[in-house]
Order: sequence, then C-alpha cells, then structure tokens
Amino acid sequence: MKITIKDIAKKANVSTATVSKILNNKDERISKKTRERVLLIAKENNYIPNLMARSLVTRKTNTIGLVLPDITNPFFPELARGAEDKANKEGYMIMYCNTDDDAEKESSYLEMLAQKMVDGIILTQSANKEGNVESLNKLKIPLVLIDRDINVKNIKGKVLVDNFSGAYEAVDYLIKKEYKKIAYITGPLSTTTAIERLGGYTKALEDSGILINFELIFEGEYKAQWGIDGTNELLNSKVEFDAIFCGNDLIAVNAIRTLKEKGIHVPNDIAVLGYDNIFLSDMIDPPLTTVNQPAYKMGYEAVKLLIDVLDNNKEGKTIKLKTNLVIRKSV
Amino acid sequence: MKITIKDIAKKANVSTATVSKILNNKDERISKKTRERVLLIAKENNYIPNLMARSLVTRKTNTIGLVLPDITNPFFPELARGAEDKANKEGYMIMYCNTDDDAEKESSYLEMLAQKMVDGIILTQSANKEGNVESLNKLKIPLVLIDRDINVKNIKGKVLVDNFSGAYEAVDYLIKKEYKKIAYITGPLSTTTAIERLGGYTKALEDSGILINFELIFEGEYKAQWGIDGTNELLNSKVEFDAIFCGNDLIAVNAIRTLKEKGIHVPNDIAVLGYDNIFLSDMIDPPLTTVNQPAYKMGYEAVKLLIDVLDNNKEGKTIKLKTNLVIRKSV
DNA sequence: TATGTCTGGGTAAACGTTTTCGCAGATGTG
DNA sequence: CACATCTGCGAAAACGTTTACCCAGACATA
Repeated sequence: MKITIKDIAKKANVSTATVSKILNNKDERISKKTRERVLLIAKENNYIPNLMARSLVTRKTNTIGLVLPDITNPFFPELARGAEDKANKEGYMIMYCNTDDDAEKESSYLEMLAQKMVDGIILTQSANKEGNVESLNKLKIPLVLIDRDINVKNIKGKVLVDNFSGAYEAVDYLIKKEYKKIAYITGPLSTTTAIERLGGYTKALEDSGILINFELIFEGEYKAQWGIDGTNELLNSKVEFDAIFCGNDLIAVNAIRTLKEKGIHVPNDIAVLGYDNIFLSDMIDPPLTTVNQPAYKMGYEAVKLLIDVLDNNKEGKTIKLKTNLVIRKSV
Repeated sequence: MKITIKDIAKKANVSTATVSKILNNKDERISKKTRERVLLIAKENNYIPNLMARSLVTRKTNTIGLVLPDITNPFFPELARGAEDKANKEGYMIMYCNTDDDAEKESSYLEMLAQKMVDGIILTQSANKEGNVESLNKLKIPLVLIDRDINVKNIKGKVLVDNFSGAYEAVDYLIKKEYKKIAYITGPLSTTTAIERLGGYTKALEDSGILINFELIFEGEYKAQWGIDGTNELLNSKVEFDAIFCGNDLIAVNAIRTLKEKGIHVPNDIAVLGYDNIFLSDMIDPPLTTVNQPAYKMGYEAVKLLIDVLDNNKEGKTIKLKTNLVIRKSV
C-alpha cells in the first residue's frame, strides 16, 4: 500500500540508489531532468520515507529519550517543554517516560529506550541505588543528566542547578528578615538536590551564628501530600518556629494551606518560602516567595548539549545554572 | 560492538532463525539444551535486540504518538500520565509533541510520526482548519481523538467529555445559587470544547428563563494570561455581572486573582466557577468550585482504546466521559 | 588514435531481524 | 522391511533504506 523507494525507482526508470540520492540531496551530479522527475513522482504518490529502514543503516534514529520522575509534578512539564522545543528545532523527537522515582521502572525504561535505539537519553535520575548505577554503566547510549547528579561513567554531560546557593540565598533572606527558627520540610534525602539544599540551609544558619536544630528538619517526598503531612508533623512536634523553608513549591503551597486552615496567618505568624517557582506559586494567596529554577531552560539546554555531543561532536560538559530568589508575599 | 543475533548464532553453532525463535519463544519444538545454551549466551553477552530491525519486518513499532497543544497547560500532564501508564503496561512507548494549537506544527508532527512508523496516534486536535483535516485524511495511521472532536475519516475512536452537560450543570448551579448575571470568559471558539460549553451555558440560562446577554461573553485563549486580560475586559466593559464562568481553571484562577487585586471579594462580591479541576484549583484561596474533567482517565482510555483496535482488533468506538461539579468555596 | 576526464548514473552489499518452508535423521507402525 | 510421522533445526527471502565503488559513453586532448 505504502509506496517505497523501489516503487519510485521503477516508475522513474532509475535505480533505487539514484532515488535515494535525490531524496537526500546527496549527489549533485544527477541531472536536473532525472531529479525533477523523481521528485515529482515522489510527491504525486505521497511518498513517506521509512525511517526505521534508514535508521537501520545509518545507525541514527533522531530520537531521544526523556526519563523523568513524574510529568504530573509541575516542575517537569516546563522542563519537558524546553526539551521538546529544542529537540523539534533540531529534527529530533522525544520519547518520554515516568519513573515515579522507582529504580526498577527506571532501568526497565532505560532498557526499552536502548532497544528502540534512541540516540541519547536525558535522565533525571531516581532513587540512587547501587544496582541502578550499575545498569547505567552498562548502557552504551550517550547520557545527559539533568537536575540530579550521580556518578556514572559514560555521562556526556550534565545540566544542574546550584542547589546549594539557591537554598543558601533563600535561608539567608529569611534570616535577614529576622526569622530565627527556620524549619525545613525537605524532599527525600536520597536525591542530590535535597542533600545540596540541606547543605545550603545549614551553611546559611551557621554563617549567621544560628545553631542548627535537627528537630526542625522533616524529611519526606517532593509531593503535595507531604506539604500537608510535613506541616502537621511540624505543628504537632511542639517545637517553636517562625518560618518554613520548603523543599519545593508543591510542599510550600500545601504548607500555607495547612497553616491557614489552623488559623495561622502567612506571613504574619509564620513565613513560608518555597523552591522551584512553578507557575502556580504566583497564583496562590499569598503569592509564594520562592527560589526560581529555570526548568524550561534546563530541558532546553540538556537537549542542546546532547545534540552538540551527538551531531557536532563537541565535548560533553557540565552546565550549572543559577537560581534566583523571587520575592513575593509569603515572607 | 553491540552483539547481534548473528553473533549469538555463531557462538552457539545454530542458525539465526533458531536464535530468533528461542528469543521470542516462538517454537516449542526446539530442544531444551539448545534453548538454554542460546539463552545463556545471550545473557552473558548482554544482548539487546534491535527493535528497528524487528519492526522493519513485523511492521509494528510498539510506539504511539501523543499530540497535544501544550504539556505546560496543567490539564495535559495528567492526561499524558494516564496515557503513558497504560501504554507502558501494554509494552508501548510514547512520543509526545506540543503543537501550541498551531495547524502547521501539528501537521508537521503528524508527518514525522508517520515516518517514524508509529502504530497509532492520539490527538488533541488544534485549530480546526480545512487543510488540517485534509492532511489528517491522508494519514494512514490509526487515530484516536481525545478531548476535541472533528470529522475525519480514518478515526479509530474518540475519547470525549460531555462538555455540554458539564457547562450546563455548572451554570445551573450558579443560577440555583441566585446568580443571575453570569459572565462567561471562554477559550477559543474554534475548538469544539469551547463551542459545546458555550452551548451548555446558553441552554442553562434559557431553561431558567434568563435572557442571554452577549456582552457578558468574552472569547480568548485557554491560558493564564487570558484570565487576567479577560477579567479586565469584563470589568472595563461596565456591564453588570455577579458571577463568572470560566473556560478553564487557568482562566478562573487568574480571574480570582485579578478580582482580588481590585479589592473585589470572591465569592461574596463575585462568584467564580472554573472548568477542568486541575490540582491547583484546590490550592488557591478560595478553593475553586469547578467542573471536574477526568484528565488522567481520558489519556488512559485513549491508549486502551487504541491498543484494543491495534492488537485485539476490536471495533473503534466513542467513549464519552462524564464530568462532575466539584463544589468548593468560590461560589 | 590512444588516452584521459567528465557526466550521469547503476550494482550490490549491508543494516539486524522474522518467518515460511523444507529437510535429514530418528522413531514408530504394520 | 517399507513407509509414515516426529523432532529439531537451517536456508534464504524479505522488510526499505544507504553508500562505497564501479562503469559506460561522450567529449577533449596530445
């Protein structure tokens, strides 16, 4: 049913080689007459090249895998969009996968992507288990890490954000605003992002001579529900606090909500500071003061980096993007 | 470098046919000895099948295309997630594309997907232009429409939501709550969703004997910015109103925000009712009363439907999902 | 005339699988 | 013993491209 290069060749009385060359603009020595004839036939018959056949010989699929924890977490659509925009611009398509931070799902996806012969993979690595890194090492596909850092061999590049300074700046801002008892409701400390932010938090306190109180630190997940649960844990713990620094905006938004429900005013009673600057943070009441992460840019740069390595054989590198504090009304 | 079926055959002293059969569990007549030997060699050498080569002969890629307007619109991550979950469960992967409701981008993507030989496409159709439908008709790939309806020939199924009754129920609720002058800030009337919702809006008013005032209807985009702009247009128009029904939650949230900034209280002065029930609608102040659309389910069902047609050659059909009104505090 | 140089293509292998037959030897059957 | 039936596997084509070489004729050159 579908027309192939062979059919065109037959109709045009030339060889498939000639057709291929013409269709790919590969051989300028072919006469204008032949060229136009072939092109016309192709168009008339609505020829659609079979990219699988091509990929089989060129060993290039123009496809890249995007592996992330959960597209439903509002940080990632932005990232995915940035990635897709750049990919599309360069003639690539994206296969996307949700790992739910599950190591098994992740490695299953990575294997599937390998089988599909994607040219490269962009990965927000999930839970950092040993077996996982092991399987990553086996992977022969160029890998660009995004958001979360790990130690793997065949990494072609990384796009990271300076989580330490992001958190430092945030907590420092709280301190400058005279908050002294700053709680921290964090995401899972198995992720490098959470660890680095914790580092920024503690360093900022130290630098201001504030003693770190580990009873103020609550570890959970980067999810909305944890914003509620973490805040309740904090409230029930009876330890005094005047501000909450949150692992991400999803947590922060729900912390605010939980506080409001208990009749606690934000920011007059308690200040809340978030992380990510998802679009939603500007739409709540009070608008959330938060650390802006350039999610779109991260995705965009990751794909750019990957393609530079793939097609323009540039050196892999690490890009470290800056955060900035977005001051609104929750502090 | 990468090991192929040929290498395995050589090492095991069998033919590639045998290896293929064993790896695919296709021929029980092969002796246990040979079977185990081949399997062992494959495992030892970390064999990864080349799915492109396979697809070339089987004419099956186990890939489906997901074409939607913008993953950044919070309605779509849910949908995409539903689609991906089901796809993954059935051994499919998803290529995703953002069209920005741009007809050219859409048809360019559709062509790319065709070249990649995806087995099927799930499409939220963008602006409904003639040329577009034309090119859809040419497409030989099974198509499942989601969210927005159009008239195309080779449709294998549709997953729609009853927009009419969703809007009807919403507006009727407003009327029952004694609101009489209900403004409507809608998305683009080039989409079937907007048209149907408008139908529900007018019908509900009619049924209550309320005259329809077209000065209360403002058409724009399904975007946050339009929530701000539309509300301002409404306020500046000096026409009286006591409630706003919004084309989606993104609009509603920003309508509330705009109203609040002007010192207008929601819902005491003006009621606001949204559409979609994106997660964010529960997190703002006041929590948004809105029409719930089962986004996750839509994605899930669309993939299910597609795969049923593809693999279980069932009949294509139209699934019409129900909405339900989620009553919170903005009315 | 013999040689060289363009011009305009064609030949055929290769990419890594799957799949349709078919075949040789072993075993059973009458 | 002659024949049929199983058992276990292999040969080779096919999927739709790309690409490294090669080649035949036309024309120019010495």
